[in-house]
Amino acid sequence: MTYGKALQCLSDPTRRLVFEKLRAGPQPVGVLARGLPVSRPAVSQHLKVLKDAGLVGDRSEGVRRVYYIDPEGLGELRRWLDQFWTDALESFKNEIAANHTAQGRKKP
Amino acid sequence: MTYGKALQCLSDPTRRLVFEKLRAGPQPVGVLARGLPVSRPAVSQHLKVLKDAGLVGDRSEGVRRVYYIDPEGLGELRRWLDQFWTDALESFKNEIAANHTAQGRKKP
DNA sequence: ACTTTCCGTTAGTTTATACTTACCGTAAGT
DNA sequence: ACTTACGGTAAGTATAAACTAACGGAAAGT
Repeated sequence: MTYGKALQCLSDPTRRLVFEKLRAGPQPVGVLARGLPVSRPAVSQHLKVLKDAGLVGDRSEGVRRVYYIDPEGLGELRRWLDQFWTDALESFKNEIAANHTAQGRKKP
Repeated sequence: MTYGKALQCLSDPTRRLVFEKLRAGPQPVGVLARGLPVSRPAVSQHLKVLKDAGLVGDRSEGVRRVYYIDPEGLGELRRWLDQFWTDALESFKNEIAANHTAQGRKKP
């Protein structure tokens, strides 16, 4: 049920900006905050939420703390979405079929 | 940029419940609301948001309105996540390597 | 025509959360 | 030891959004 936290986590636009910035590779907080429309403490809070959702990990490197994307949470989200995907396609086929027969049975 | 709306949409637990209920196939609002911990108007509002995000579609069937999963929005979300997935894996490999060298250079 | 059923919409309230400012701890340089 | 850079935490505020209750409107049966 971790995908719930991951989804809620990625629902925030600013948090997505931080997360997408990490695609370029591991980066310290200051670099991540640079260029974002919010303050550095805000970025720290976002990173805490991201870490709590299993989407990022962190490593201490001297005086600075480097964050990186954790494939764990992302994988769980992907699996959930994939399972959803197949069911959705099948459901959609049934929908098309039902629509057909429904149109046919309408006011005979 | 529609995946943003889809993510924000799926961040709500109740909305996910409604959405997951649709995996069983197209269903009218009353059936969807049955068993959920919220009122029927709440479900209607959730369905509106889901539809606005391109995650569901609806069809009028007599006096009732049948909702179904729309693969459109789900596909866009999946593509975004997939693109993310590949980048994240590569970034993670770099992270491992960086961690190795960092550990090696630590306080020689 | 009247009633019933099903559903969307509005108004209003309450709760959650994203943000800033200020403060404190920690690691490295001088 | 002192200073500086970096970053997490606390307190407080403001905005968003999820929910209920009440209303309105359309389709089908009697």
